[in-house]
Amino acid sequence: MFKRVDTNINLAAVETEISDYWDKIQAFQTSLDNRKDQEIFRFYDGPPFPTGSPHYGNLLAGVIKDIVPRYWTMRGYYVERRFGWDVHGLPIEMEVQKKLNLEDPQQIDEYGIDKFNEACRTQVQTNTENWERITRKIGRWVDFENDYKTMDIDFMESVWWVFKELWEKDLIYQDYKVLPYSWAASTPLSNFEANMDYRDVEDPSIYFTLEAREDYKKVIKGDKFLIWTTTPWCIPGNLAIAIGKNINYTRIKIEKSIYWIATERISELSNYAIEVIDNCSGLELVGATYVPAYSEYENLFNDGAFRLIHSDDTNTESGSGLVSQAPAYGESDFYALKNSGIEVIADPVTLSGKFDNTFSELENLNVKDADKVIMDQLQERGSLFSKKTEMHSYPFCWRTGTPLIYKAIPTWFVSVEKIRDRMVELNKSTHWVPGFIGDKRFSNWLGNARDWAISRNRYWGSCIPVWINVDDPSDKICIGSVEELEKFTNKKITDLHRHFLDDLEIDVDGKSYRRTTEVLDCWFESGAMPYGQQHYPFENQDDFNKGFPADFIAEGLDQTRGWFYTLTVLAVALFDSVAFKNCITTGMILAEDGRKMSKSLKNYPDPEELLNTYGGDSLRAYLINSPVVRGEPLKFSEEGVQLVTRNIILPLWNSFSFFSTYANADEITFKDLEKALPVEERAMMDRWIISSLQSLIKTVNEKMENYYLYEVIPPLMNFVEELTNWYVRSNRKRFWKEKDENDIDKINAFKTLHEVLTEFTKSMAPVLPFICEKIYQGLNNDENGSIHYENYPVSNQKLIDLELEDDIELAKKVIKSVRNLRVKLKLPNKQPLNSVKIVTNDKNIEKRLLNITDLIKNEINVKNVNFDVEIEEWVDYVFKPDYKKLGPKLGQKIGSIASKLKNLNDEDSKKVLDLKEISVDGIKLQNEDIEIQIKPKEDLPNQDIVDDFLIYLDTDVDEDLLMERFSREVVSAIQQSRKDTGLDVTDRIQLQIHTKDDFVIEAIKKHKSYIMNETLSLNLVITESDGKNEILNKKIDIVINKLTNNS
RNA sequence: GGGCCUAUAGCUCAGCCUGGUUAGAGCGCAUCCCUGAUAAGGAUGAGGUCGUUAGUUCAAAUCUAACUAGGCCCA
Repeated sequence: MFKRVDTNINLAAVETEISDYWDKIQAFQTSLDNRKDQEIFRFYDGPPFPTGSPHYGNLLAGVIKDIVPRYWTMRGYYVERRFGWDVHGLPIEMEVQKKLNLEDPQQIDEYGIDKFNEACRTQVQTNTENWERITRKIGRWVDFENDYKTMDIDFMESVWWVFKELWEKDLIYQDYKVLPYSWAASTPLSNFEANMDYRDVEDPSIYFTLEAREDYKKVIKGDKFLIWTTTPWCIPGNLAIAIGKNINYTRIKIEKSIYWIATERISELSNYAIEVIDNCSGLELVGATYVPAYSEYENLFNDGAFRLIHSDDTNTESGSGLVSQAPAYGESDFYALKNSGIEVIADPVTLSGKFDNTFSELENLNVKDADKVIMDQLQERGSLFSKKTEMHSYPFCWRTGTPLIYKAIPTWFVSVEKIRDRMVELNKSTHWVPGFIGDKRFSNWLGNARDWAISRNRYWGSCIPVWINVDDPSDKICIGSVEELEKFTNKKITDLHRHFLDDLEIDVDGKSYRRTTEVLDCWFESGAMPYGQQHYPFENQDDFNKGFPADFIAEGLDQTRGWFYTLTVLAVALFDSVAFKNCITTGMILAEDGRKMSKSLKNYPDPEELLNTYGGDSLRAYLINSPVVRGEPLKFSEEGVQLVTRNIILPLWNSFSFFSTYANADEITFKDLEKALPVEERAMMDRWIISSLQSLIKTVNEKMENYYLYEVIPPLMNFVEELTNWYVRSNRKRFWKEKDENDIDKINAFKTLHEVLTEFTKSMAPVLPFICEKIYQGLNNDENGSIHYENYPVSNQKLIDLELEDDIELAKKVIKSVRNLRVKLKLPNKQPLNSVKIVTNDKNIEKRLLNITDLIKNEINVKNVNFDVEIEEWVDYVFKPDYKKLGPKLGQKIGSIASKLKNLNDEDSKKVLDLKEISVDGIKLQNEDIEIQIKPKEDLPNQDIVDDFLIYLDTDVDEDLLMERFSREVVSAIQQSRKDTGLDVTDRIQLQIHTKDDFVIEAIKKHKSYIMNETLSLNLVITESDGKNEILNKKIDIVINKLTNNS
């Protein structure tokens, strides 16, 4: 017996119930255990930061990372799913700093790195609860117990192994990098942080001059190079002047001095009397030398400093076309000098943003305070040309509120440029969804990759495992494992965080080595995740080898520069391999207004509340059917989630609850279902829905195998529509037929619906795991079973009957057309009609329609479907060239041919139809070059064209038909009244009808058994008294009484 | 400034790869119908310079180029 389920369903409550059931039977673990010995399908989980609650982007990634592994598990693979946490790095440190009220690194040092790091460790653990709860609500099966965290010693040791591999391949080096720097916090910041607080401020804007050191081409010793800057404090660190080699410069005279300025910028000097003396291209100036404003770095002249160099970044949009270059304080300055072959750097500013003792006049001055002093000094020396102030947008430290500066910081790099071409090459073998991400965006990014800065001057992270000789910085030792470190130090190592390593010195041959203080950027760890999560190569070598590269990963578009990149760099560097074979990239999720989701704006619904309302399945289906799975942005709308619920989940549930209601009412058992005939011998609609399902399964497998998730939902949705609106609706009567001896057709119908629901929910299970499980439980007796242990359906070609599918499509067209006519004619479907005539001389169409006349008759309530072959009496022909065939042949002539064809006389029309060819303008046209359409001869309201045939609806309604209509109206009224009085579908009733109308009495007598059958009336009494109510303008009252005994 | 993506109905999006003469769907709106599985369903209608311009072609929403606007990433 099948349990009867409630038609109304509270999705969120059912999902909770299912989750609990899964817990009870340990469904996830069992689904894994079942596949333990099968082939491995390797999935990598991109680790999120455990800060705050997961947002929709995380949920989306979670959904995709659930659907694909569920699918492949059902396909018979072993798919381990370990959750990953990216727990190191700034976001966590920031949270902890806030909590402990520590403003900057100095305060952290004072507080103690050990206490700080341990606070970070604790913080990480408190944050993960939200994630587990919400992950459960979206139905994602992922292993939280056996998760990996980037702070685990095993993970960190693998990171060291990775680092050392790179070290030995000579892919690691140290250099300076110019970074946003907060002197108040004495720390470099990430670009992201630097962008957090831009303010409009007033800064000095000055022109100053530097004098030519000696004659050089058109430059004469003592000429003044006119330079513009808004950061006077950088002038002491100036080591070069940048110009543009393609920019023109002019040598001018103002009063007694000679200046050089970009020709285009002379307008800047409109207040002066100018005498133009000479000009030349920037190229000719490159190499000229000058005398620095301050003499303290004079010795660097011999190393190449104080020369005019070219920089691509020089422009003539502002300033003078000559730019002061201080390589320690500007990234572009740094690279401009490097590109000119000048390897010097001068940085007189300390980590706290004050001048050191290099310049006695500036010592201990904060850089911003030094601006004024420096300008005064330039003034005294006569090298300040002009001075004003200017408003501009300038970055501030988001924590301390002090201005940021840019400053060269010693940094560790990976030589990505060395393996760049190989990365591009190998990436071609990865299957990207959507394709353009891989071919274009990611490929371009790889092709332009720059060396990768991997060190951070922070605390909570994997340490850079390099120990440096205290007396000789060029002598370094790289450590690649715990064991190695233990050997060098003779100490037991239990943890690899800074506070465990900072004091560990290594002594070799009387030389002492101390660890470089930086930690690794957490992105480096994310890229090392394939090795870290398995503690490779220290453990699990076999397992690792079987599953590398990963079969599948998925993340958002933003990860092209992030995780996708770091995975690729490290895999190519270590193994000359890609890290993943298939990658789904999702677009960004925006708020409904098209802006970014913002907590402060509250422009999006809270994820958890939304899940509580609509359930995880709804959110899953909504996300997976949206543009985000094609890498495009999605404007998230709660209404969209609701729509998916209404269009997929509820109809699916309804078709199941229909099954359960009537199977239960009819006491159908599994045994009964076994009596069903083989599919080939079942009713046409049974064969049709099964064929459609098999076709669907074929498509879905093709799409899923190629990770085209966005092409999966539309056909699935379409099938739900076929199932509920065509199969169930048009076959309802077969299900609620009274029990009798010969009810094999009913059993067939139940069996078909049972089979279809079973197979369909299986194919839908990866996408909608909850509702499919719920339905599966209702369709099966399997205690402790789960739909997710099943094998994924494979299409059975034998059951696919494409001709039948086409025939039903044809029937649908006819039915729609007649419904349309009925609407226009105001002949409701309840009114039976005698016939519909199909006018066609195409034997094939006739044959096809003959197969489906019963369906058509039932759906549109007509007694007969007739055929008329005399099509010419009904229609005229319209001829059009087949543009696709004739276009290339005829070229421009096609226009005139088209108009000639339009106006063919009857004789010529006949020629086309009979002879299959005709000459127009001397051009012979074959019948197949011409599209023949038909249009009705007469404009009648009860006829319509479908494809190549005409439909004519007989609209005559005689008294018999009207009585039949009346009986249907009566049934409808009784049903409504049953519903209103709250009767169950299976309740039997006693029916009384009060009327004096002869028509009514006759109609009811005539259709008595129909009325009683439809309404489960066990007896019918007609009382001849005036009714107060009306049906079709006839006075009639209906009284129903529930009979206590159901049978 | 660079790379990539997007632009089609009031809204959300198909169609574009592979050019073919009536550009589709859903939501919303209006009118109507059906219903004892359905918090439903169906039909009809109004609603489109297919972002702009130029080009290729017999033919362009579709291919090409430029431009405009928006997004993501980078500088």
